[in-house]
Amino acid sequence: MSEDRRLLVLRAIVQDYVQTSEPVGSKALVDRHALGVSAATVRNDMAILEEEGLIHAPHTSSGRVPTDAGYRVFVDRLSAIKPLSAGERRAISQFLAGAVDLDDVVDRTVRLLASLTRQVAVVQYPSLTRSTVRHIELVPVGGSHVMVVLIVNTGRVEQRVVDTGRQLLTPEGERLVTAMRDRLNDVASGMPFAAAAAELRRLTEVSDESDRQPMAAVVTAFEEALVEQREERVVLAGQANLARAGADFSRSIGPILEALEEHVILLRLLGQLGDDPELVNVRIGHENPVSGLQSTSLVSVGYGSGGERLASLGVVGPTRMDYPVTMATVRAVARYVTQILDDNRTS
Amino acid sequence: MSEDRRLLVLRAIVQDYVQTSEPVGSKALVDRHALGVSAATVRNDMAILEEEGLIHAPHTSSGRVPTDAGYRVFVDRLSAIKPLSAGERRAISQFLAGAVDLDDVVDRTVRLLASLTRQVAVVQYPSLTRSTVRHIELVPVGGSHVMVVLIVNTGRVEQRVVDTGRQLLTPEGERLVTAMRDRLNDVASGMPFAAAAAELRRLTEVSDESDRQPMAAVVTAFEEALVEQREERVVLAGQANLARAGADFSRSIGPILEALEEHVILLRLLGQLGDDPELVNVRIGHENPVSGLQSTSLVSVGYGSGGERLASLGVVGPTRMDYPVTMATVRAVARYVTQILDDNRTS
DNA sequence: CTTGGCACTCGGAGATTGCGAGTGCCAAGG
DNA sequence: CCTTGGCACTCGCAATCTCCGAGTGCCAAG
Repeated sequence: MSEDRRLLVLRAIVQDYVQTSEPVGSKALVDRHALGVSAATVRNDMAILEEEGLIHAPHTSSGRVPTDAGYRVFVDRLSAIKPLSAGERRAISQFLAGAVDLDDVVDRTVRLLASLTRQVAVVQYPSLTRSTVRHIELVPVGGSHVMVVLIVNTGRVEQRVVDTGRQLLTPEGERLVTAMRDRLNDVASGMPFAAAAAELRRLTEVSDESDRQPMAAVVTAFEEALVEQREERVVLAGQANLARAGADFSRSIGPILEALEEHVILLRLLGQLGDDPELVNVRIGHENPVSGLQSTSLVSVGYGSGGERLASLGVVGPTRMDYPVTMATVRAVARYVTQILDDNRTS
Repeated sequence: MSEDRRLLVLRAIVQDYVQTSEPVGSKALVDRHALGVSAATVRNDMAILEEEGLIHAPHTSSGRVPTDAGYRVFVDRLSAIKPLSAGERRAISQFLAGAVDLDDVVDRTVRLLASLTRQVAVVQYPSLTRSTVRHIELVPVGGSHVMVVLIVNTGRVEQRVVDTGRQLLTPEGERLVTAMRDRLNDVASGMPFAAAAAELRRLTEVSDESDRQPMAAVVTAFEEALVEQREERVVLAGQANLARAGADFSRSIGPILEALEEHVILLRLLGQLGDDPELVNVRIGHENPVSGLQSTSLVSVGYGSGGERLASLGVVGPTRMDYPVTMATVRAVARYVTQILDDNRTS
């Protein structure tokens, strides 16, 4: 059946092009792959593939290169995620296991991902929205200010200084702080973050008249931490890999670096995931809404402690990338990170 | 006097080359600068400057380009740091004032520096070593583990989980935690970090037999935070600016990006400052020990709350940069950051 | 539908040329 | 002794040209 063979030809083209980074011609194809047909036949197939928009000839008389649509078909129908070797898995797990806290986990993850895939790695911090409150601490600083420290089940710590409008260095002030701390923790400990915020807000409204104002200030800080853009942070590594693969990018790498510095936009991209949290997401070339990244592909997947998807991680690389291997690596790293966060949660 | 004019010629060459990025010839020089002598005279001077190794002709018959040594003379003897306009100062101060916590201060600083100088900005986190302890908090998590949260006078917060080897969820355990917390804070609050570590270590040795082990675990965490490499963190921004100035780098920008990803090495560089904390440090081209950065210059300066130098910040750019403006910008940003940290300290 | 054959197309590498900015040197003038 | 105009010379660079061959599209035969 002709359709089947055409797809085999497409797969061969993708594989060869990924490996050699040069347009692949009919002759080279039949040499390197046992297709069982002649070069002329392959040429006919390639003509049809080109009509379908899956491949493209850079110049009138040169080999073919996959289009974004061609890669899409390859990823969806012509390849399987290639499992990692036991050694690779062990290396990942050991490297991540050495982390001392959340910052370190994220830092190690992004570096690991960059060096394994030789591409730009992107890791989003676990979101507060889906996390739960482990503990709230109040530390008086200066006369009437207090530092609110939020400790989250993922190991993340947020802090913020607020003015309570009350003198806190007196014995009475200390009692106030202690009372607030106890009340906050009684209410919020173990609660999902968003629910805790709502609950605490209600609490301020039924407070004694005297305590209402300091309490409201603290709760406001709490809410701010929830909505603030800093909540959504992203860390990159491996930008140097862009330079190594420089020839792959039509333009220079400048616009790509610029796009990667727009963390807000990156986060929006990472947030647009499919429904299945386990599924690896691939966005190829022009499928990408960000103009600077339309010569790149983004391979991403959600990760998160305890079955809930807290955030995403992935890599950005040339559309001409080894998708099966990259997808496998990204997925494996996400799984191990999830595992580490689970361990931390119970420790 | 001949020597004087030669230096004027050098200065003119540097200025023109920085502006046009093309080798500058004798004719162009006398046109653009009122040197009061003819092109031939300038040519004689240039020949001497070349003998002295301060300028260099890329090709037998082309204009001259400053060497690293030439830039060095320019920076040391031929230029003054150009003060920023009031508007620029106001912009810096307003942008930094919006920061909500230390992470945000650092993040804003590095982005600001990158966009002001259009170069790669580098900001080191304030070191723990020179900071003082504001508060130590212990939060029980899980059966026998406790999270040690260190709050530092710069606003920085470090956390770490340790196993106390004691069941803490009992009333007795809670008393133990409370007692330890009080004792830790009594001793360490307000102390410089290193001194506090030593003091606490001694404290564990005179503890009751029963409390010694949990206390030692906590103090160990404290000490670890002090020595750990994570203590020394550095944040970058503006890598895209490298691509914009791409033509300035002999090689591609790949090696530079790679060098910048070696945070440990960057930190060592930033650490090698002159004695005067107020002085802007410039390391030009090959003066730089890191091979990947020998086509760049590093302009750095220390910053720090309350007169003590806590850390450094700076920019990395092509040796062909506008030193007076860059130096002014780096210094101004460092001053405002210092100011912000001072404000935080007292708030 | 497949295959070998064949004329044709272009991109890219390499060689060639001409131009002009810029130099070094020299001899004359302050 | 320094400065200056003049002048021959040097190369890098860009533009032009040529040539080569991989690869194509199409056709007619199997």
